[in-house]
Amino acid sequence: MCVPSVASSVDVASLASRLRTGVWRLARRLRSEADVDLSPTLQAALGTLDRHGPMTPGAFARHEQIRKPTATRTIAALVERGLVERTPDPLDRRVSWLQLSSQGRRLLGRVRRRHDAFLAARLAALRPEELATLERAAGILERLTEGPGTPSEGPEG
Amino acid sequence: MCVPSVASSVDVASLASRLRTGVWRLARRLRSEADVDLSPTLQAALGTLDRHGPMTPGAFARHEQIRKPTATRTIAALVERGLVERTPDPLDRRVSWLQLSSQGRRLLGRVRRRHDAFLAARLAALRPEELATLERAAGILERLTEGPGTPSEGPEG
DNA sequence: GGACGGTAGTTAGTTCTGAGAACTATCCTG
DNA sequence: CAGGATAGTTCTCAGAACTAACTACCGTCC
Repeated sequence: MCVPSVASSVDVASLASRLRTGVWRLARRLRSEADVDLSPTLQAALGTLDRHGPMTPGAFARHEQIRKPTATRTIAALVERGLVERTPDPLDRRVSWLQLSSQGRRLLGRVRRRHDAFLAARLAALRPEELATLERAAGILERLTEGPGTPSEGPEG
Repeated sequence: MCVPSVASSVDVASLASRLRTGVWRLARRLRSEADVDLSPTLQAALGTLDRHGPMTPGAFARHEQIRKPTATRTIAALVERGLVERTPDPLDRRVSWLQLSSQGRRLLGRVRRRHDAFLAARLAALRPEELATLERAAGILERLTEGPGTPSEGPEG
């Protein structure tokens, strides 16, 4: 692999714009495809709550790597639609526990089927290994912004 | 590896979400590091106009895969800041041609240098293999989004 | 048991980016 | 010239992210 000594900073910059362009387009695309009356963000949130079990708003924020106010809003939207239920914690009354309602589970199932159709129709080229690459890339990106001088709330995580 | 079958698509939504927030945060970080008062979208637009030469608003919209109203606003913001100049087309008075002003070029240059500096520092901490992952991810995203069917308004071009 | 510092969440307000509908101006065609 | 297509613009709305400032609560310590 003849280490590309990071020096090639020009490539680096264009890499950043390529990623930005690609990611942005994908996000827009998914949004326009998502007619399930649930935005991609909410779909993702639903998926997170489904996969990673009941969690508190704070845990949710950390998991999604968003700030607490954003988590509040997202959760509120889901609860408002009856897709997520919150149960107060009997021991710590500051927190509550979030989990999918049965309605949320049903909708999530529908979304998944729909999305699979979308993938089949348009993105058939996305092989599991490519998905894995994207996953890894997401992780790397997240680490990339964490470094010194993270502008906010860093120490909490 | 050996990823379980069609990683069900909400994963794709979640993945897209993670990528989006990751890229967005990186972009904002770059913005603050570069000490340039230009949103990520505007920076990208500037780059597009620089790389792909003078173009009309419509061409710009198609290139960025955004709708015309969004293009209008983006362009207006750049023109307002004196970073882009518009020249009327002498033959077709509906259209105009957009290109960077010298000020825009200077600013873009500065932005690029600072981004390079920041990214070089950050990416130096990555292993070559991780860099390669990012490269590959960018490629996958490009393939994914440039292909079939701009979601709507497609037939126009 | 009451003051206190820290943690969890929420509210308020701002910014950025996108979309659709309806409109104007212009071009082209018959 | 009438009628339709094309290019852009304006207006209005929505989603999602952020920060700052707040409330409510916990645990501790005197």
